Amino acid sequence: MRDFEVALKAAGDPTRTRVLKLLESGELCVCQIQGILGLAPSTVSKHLAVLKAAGFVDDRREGKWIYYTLAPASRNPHVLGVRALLGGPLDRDRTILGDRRRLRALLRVPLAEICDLISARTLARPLTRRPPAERRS
Amino acid sequence: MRDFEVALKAAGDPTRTRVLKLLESGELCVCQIQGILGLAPSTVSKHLAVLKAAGFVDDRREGKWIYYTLAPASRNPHVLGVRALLGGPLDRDRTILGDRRRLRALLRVPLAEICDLISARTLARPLTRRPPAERRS
DNA sequence: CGTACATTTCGTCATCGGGCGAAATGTAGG
DNA sequence: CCTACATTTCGCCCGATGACGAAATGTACG
Repeated sequence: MRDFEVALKAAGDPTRTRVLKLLESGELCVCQIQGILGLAPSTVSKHLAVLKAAGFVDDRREGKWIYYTLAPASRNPHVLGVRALLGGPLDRDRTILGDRRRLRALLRVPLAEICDLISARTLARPLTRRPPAERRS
Repeated sequence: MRDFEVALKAAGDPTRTRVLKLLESGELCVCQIQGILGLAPSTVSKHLAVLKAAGFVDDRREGKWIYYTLAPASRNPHVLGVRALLGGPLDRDRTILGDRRRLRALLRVPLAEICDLISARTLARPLTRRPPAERRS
């Protein structure tokens, strides 16, 4: 049951769902993912660690960059099934489509220049917030 | 994406996973579920409300009792897929098997007597705790 | 070596989520 | 009506989680 919980909680966070959908296009390095999500590098790293611990992704170091990819096989028996769920109505989701569009643009930029773009906040756009102004005071 | 998140978070909690697996045996009233989970009625009610809001279950009132059942159809397009995940390795899970065993015993008890049994804590056995934290008793 | 840079780890903060008990709600039966 | 009882709602506590920035790590390159 623990594996089931871990798999569903890993994929059930909207940010991590976006990452999994991004990785369907092939392996990406952290800074590319960060550029699309528009989050702090430490935050992105943590999400990737959660996905890795759950068995969704593998990482691979290449020089300064670390590439993440969807794990072709997982020791968590539930991961495969959860991955299958990602192929449904999610492919028509606005955020997912926007991420894919920005990914296409980003893939045209040489890797070495991406992090400069990130700091300029050119491509990053935050996830549409659910309660836009509902803050308690 | 919201529907996806809601569905995975609803099913990803171990207590709610147990409830979903219990309901595979057919509809159950709250006090029966409570008897198996060994949790406070308010807690059970809240979990059922989450499952209902996510589109996993329907409820039906009959006299004093409220019966919950797996929803034959859901407005949440992801629920069906998540439900399919419950049929995997989870059927060999110790907790799930124990729940089923206690359910069989419980189904032999007349509904009117169940709540007395509950208060006597005869059947209830808590989910094996991950950190055996100190609870007041 | 030392610098530059991508990534992770750590510490902190605010919010979320699950647990409970008490009170409210709703229904059957006297 | 009033009581009994199943269930839900509410308020609270506390541990888990996601966000960030700062510091640590690891790698390439001069």
